[in-house]
Amino acid sequence: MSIQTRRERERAERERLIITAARELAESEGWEAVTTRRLAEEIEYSQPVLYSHFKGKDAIMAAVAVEGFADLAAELRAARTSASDPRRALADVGAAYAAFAEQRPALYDSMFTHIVDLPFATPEAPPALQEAFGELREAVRPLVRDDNLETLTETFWSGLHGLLTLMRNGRLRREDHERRLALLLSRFSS
Amino acid sequence: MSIQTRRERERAERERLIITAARELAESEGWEAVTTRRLAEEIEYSQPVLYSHFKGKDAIMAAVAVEGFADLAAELRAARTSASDPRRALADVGAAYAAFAEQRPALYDSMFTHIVDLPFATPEAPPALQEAFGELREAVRPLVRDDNLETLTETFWSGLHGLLTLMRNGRLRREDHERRLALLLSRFSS
DNA sequence: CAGGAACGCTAGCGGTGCTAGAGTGCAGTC
DNA sequence: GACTGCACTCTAGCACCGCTAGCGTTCCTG
Repeated sequence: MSIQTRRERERAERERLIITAARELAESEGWEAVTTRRLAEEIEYSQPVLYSHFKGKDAIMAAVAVEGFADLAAELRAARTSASDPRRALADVGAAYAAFAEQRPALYDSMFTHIVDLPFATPEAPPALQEAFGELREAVRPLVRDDNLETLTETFWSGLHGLLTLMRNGRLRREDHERRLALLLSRFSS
Repeated sequence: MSIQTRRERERAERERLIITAARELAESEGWEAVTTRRLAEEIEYSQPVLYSHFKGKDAIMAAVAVEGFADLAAELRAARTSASDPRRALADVGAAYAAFAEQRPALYDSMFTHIVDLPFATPEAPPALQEAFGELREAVRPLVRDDNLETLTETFWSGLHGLLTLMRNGRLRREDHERRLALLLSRFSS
């Protein structure tokens, strides 16, 4: 029994190792640098080992994305709860979201851009994911008397997402980012 | 002289053929199906021919994207100019933008998601691209007394872009699309 | 009609994600 | 304590990718 559990533990540790290596490699050199060969070398095992843990490269990316959601949720929560008033809270949450996307573009992509087979807008979505969206919702809630909080949050989130992805891919001038962000906030905190 | 021009004309035709084939293949089967081998087969030439016209696959995608901008500009213009009043015009333009993104997802991606080395938010941007953005701007113009039309248009555009990309990648429930779009419009036509 | 350049082809390079099957070492059994 | 069998990891290789060197043909030019 003890041997069995030790093996399972070691397996779990190696799985963490894979996810961490993939994440670090993606963040430092982009997802195009994360190849199965490179990843295998990084964890000091051969390629097929990856496939005993994950169905394929996409599944590894999905696992990294889930980690990302947990991080994002934590940062949004910190921003929201440390703000002095609700209006300020929404602004801070928006800024925190933007900072996350700017500082970890590869991680952000795995969460929101890449096609990854994770359940999203359903109850089966990973808890971390629901938590992150929940933080946005709670930041929006105090500022609207609208009865459709969910839709409003989704639309606000889309605005943030659009701003960041378009800017990062060179479609929007970087200099005006703050102005656009402020404008978005003003349109959603009435 | 005549032979020279005939050759140039034939070359130009073949270049159009490549772009068209790439576009059709992408729209019908997605960009991942557009490989240089497949594309070569489609145009009935060998692979290296592609490289005598374009620097690489990215350049072909960029050419397709430019075509897409022309199409989008035309559709936005039609929506804008046939509307009865400015408020309606913005709604129609938003709907036309959404329809474009929904019906030609691969084309849309080459224009707004893929990293493609085209100049965007500068005067050197391809005319079709500036025209498309211009249509958005003209739709927004009559509805705001704001002095910063450019920033406002960019932010509205980002909202649209965010809604569509998040929905298409499964991050937003499709059923609520109309409601989100209406909400976005209401927030930008005050 | 001969010479030469322009052009498109075949073949191949180094990479990708992924997998079959061989080989090794450890666990449990007598 | 030796043996057997299984779990596990590795090597090697598949089919594909974007891209290119260099050969062979074709067609224009003088």
